Amino acid sequence: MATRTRLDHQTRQHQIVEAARDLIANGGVDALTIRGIASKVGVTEAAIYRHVASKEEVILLLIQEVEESLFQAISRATRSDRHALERLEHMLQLHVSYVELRQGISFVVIAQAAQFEEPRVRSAGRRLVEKYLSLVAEIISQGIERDEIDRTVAPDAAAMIFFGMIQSAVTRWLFDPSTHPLGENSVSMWKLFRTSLEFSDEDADLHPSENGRG
Amino acid sequence: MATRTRLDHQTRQHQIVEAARDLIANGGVDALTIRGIASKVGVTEAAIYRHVASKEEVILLLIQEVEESLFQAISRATRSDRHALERLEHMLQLHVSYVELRQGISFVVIAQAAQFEEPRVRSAGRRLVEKYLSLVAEIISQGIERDEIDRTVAPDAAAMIFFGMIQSAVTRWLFDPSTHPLGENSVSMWKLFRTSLEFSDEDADLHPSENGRG
DNA sequence: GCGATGTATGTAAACGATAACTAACATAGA
DNA sequence: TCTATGTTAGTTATCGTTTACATACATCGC
Repeated sequence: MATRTRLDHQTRQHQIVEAARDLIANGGVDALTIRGIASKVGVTEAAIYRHVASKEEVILLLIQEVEESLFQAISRATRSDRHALERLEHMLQLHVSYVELRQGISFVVIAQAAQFEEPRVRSAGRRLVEKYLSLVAEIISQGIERDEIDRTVAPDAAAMIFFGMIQSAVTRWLFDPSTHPLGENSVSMWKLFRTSLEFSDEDADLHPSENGRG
Repeated sequence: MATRTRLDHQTRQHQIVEAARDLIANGGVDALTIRGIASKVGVTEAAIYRHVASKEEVILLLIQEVEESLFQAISRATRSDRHALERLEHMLQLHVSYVELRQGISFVVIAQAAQFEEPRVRSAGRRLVEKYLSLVAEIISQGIERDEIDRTVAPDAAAMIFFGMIQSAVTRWLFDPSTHPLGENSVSMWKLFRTSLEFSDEDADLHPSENGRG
């Protein structure tokens, strides 16, 4: 192979995970095979096992990669100091862009893991979902403290609805991306959902300075 | 085999579909095999093919069975003549009970189908999801006509959020049924979501007889 | 500078398990 | 006798994984 420079373990492993992502995105979980990975990376199957212990490890690495890149993608929204509702809206938009960019693997992987037999994969998936829900719930709690969100809102329930909006948008989008654009659907859902987070007018006297913060 | 009375085609086919449902519920989609079905039904694999052309047909029959039983289960809520919000609440509750009774297969099957390669399975899944969304959107539209739901609500977006609430509740419940009971989570989400469907007080003068119907 | 050596990385070729499915044949009941 | 329904025993394909062997490269004693 001529003058190929040596690749270190980590680089190869990264290629493997990326190939795994590609396979799932194009053919579903069934398409994730060691053979397929080897073919995409350009080596034999046995070579894959030099960098990865088993197929299970590939899946675990993939979930980890999804977790890191997803939270990286939405971090711009979460660490902002703006109004809680703006943060959520921005987060939703970034999340949706991420899913589009990554061809839907973000939650597809997780949904599959939910009913996977291997306990490690299962708990990795659960951890990711719980971490995501906690992040959303935390933003909502902060919004309540700052009088930006109605204090009768239950943060956990709101976080689950937020999560569900993404799930339903992605589900439909996976069936037919052209007729169910992720962006449009998520925007219209958000427009509706945010009304349940905003103050209702009955409470108007309880938070006279809603827009007078900062 | 002694004095077993003859079973007709349809009965055997029904047993096969039921076995398929059982297998998926207990071990995920990977656990759905002809061998497994044969073992559960109590015949050899070859016998299965007397009643079913292929594994694909089993999946199609299963989706059809899910569709029929699900809509049957929620029909009590949909055909009622009560307030739209009550119908939706009842529907959510019936749907959740159905999922619990059937061990989560209702939407798991569909989510998997979303990324399945076989086009027939795929479109069967899509049809089911679209039918469900239409039903919810229709209830909401009727609610708007009857001045039971705020007329600024977009029925399609609301239906998708409704669908998403179930998806997120089921996802979490599949990970850990004991810590994330379907019923409680769906109730708290509904309590929040319904506030976005109800009239906000700014519109109070536009619908003076909200509770004076019938 | 140079050869020996060890380690990282690759290959070819298989292994055993399991999958969907089929062909040839048996039998019971209308 | 015909048809529906079953069985036994395969076929073919693919899976994850392993074994035995090859080779490039960095390092180290000299």
